[in-house]
Amino acid sequence: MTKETDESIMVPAAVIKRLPKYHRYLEELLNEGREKISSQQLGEIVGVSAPQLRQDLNYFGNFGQQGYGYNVKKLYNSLAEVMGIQQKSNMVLVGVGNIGQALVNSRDFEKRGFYLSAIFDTNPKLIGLEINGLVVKDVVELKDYIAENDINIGVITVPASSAQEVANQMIKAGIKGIWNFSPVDLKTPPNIQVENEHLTEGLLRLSFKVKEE
Amino acid sequence: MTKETDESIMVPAAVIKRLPKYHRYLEELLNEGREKISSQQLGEIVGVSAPQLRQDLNYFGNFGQQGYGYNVKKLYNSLAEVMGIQQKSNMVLVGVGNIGQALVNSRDFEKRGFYLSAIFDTNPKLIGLEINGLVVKDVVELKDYIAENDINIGVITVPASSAQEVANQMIKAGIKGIWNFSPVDLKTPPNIQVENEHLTEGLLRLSFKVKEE
DNA sequence: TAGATTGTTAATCGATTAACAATC
DNA sequence: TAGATTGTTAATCGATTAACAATC
Repeated sequence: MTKETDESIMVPAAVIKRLPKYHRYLEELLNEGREKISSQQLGEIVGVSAPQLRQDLNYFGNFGQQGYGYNVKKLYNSLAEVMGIQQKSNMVLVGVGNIGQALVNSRDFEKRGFYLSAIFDTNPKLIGLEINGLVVKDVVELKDYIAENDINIGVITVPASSAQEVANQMIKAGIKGIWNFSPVDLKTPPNIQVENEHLTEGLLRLSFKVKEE
Repeated sequence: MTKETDESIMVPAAVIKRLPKYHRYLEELLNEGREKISSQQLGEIVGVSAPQLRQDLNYFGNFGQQGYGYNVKKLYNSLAEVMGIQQKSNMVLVGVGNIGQALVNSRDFEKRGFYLSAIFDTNPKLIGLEINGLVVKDVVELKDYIAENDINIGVITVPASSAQEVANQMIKAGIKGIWNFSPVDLKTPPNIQVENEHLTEGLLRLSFKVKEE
């Protein structure tokens, strides 16, 4: 038994955090028609050191070529695959309040392959309403909908008080990941992935930094 | 000349990131009527180790008492002061689109002392419109408004293509911090603080983690 | 006073950077 | 081939954890 018990070496959280940024800048470069780039150059653009960039990339494969650098298109596609952008994934959203509606209306993520399949709320005044092509469903239908429609990501945009309950239902119905906008740290089993958007925390950090100056 | 050139030791970014979370959980404890808590107990609730919590807090002062622990109310207030929540601060928001409107409507941050003073857009259809008590102003008035109204934080919720330009204007007018929702890394002088809410990056990280499972 | 728990120094761990051999 | 730049190992740096003396 070698030490290769796991399929792959665990990727540090710090590396995962940087991946979307690499992807975003590569997209820009691609749109500018750039063909090749060195770790030195890309690092400067993104704001990381060249060795760090190479280290990060090499967690996922050898995307470069000695003496040449990286092919922008190839690297962009490789990162997209690493992040699971290639295969489209379906999401549900619960909580059609301010942020919920903003997400439903913008649907910025659809061009990245994340489709909003259905939206839910408990408010009778909202249920039945159509927002940007989606009819608000009653949250009592949530579990069945997830189970029957190949949904793997749930978006939570409800008030803090009901976020955990919504998460529980999503998990029971078989969701794999939760994109959480409620100012709550959800309790979830280890096989469920959670990404928090705690907006107010961002503002408090900003305030601290401004004050510190 | 001692090594105490700086007023205080630089606080690591990792510590700053955790502060709002401490604050949030202390608020909960306060609401539950909790009077005292040990670093051990608070650490468990927040999800950090007890020594780490003590280390973090001691960047800002000695808030505890040996043999006793921390007084919840006192610690809560101390952290609020550290983060600059005590003195109220005024903000402007530019970009009354989906997320912009959501922020204007919710104004969750007002109970933390962050007041939205004015909102701006370039769209003639939006200018003059009233949203949750605030009339949308023309962005040409932005600079003068900031300069004349003791504004120290600017919120950017415009499309990526105009984010840098808006930031430039804010900075010229004397803003201290930028809360940026545009998927762009703003170029700013070192005395300007920036906090990014790159929502799509969060979704991509989530996708990666789901795929990795 | 004895027990508890902080504040703080020292040890460990992990992540970043430097260096360079491999190789296109 | 010579020059360039990757992939990767080793060195450094910073952040977390352990340990314990200080003290309430």
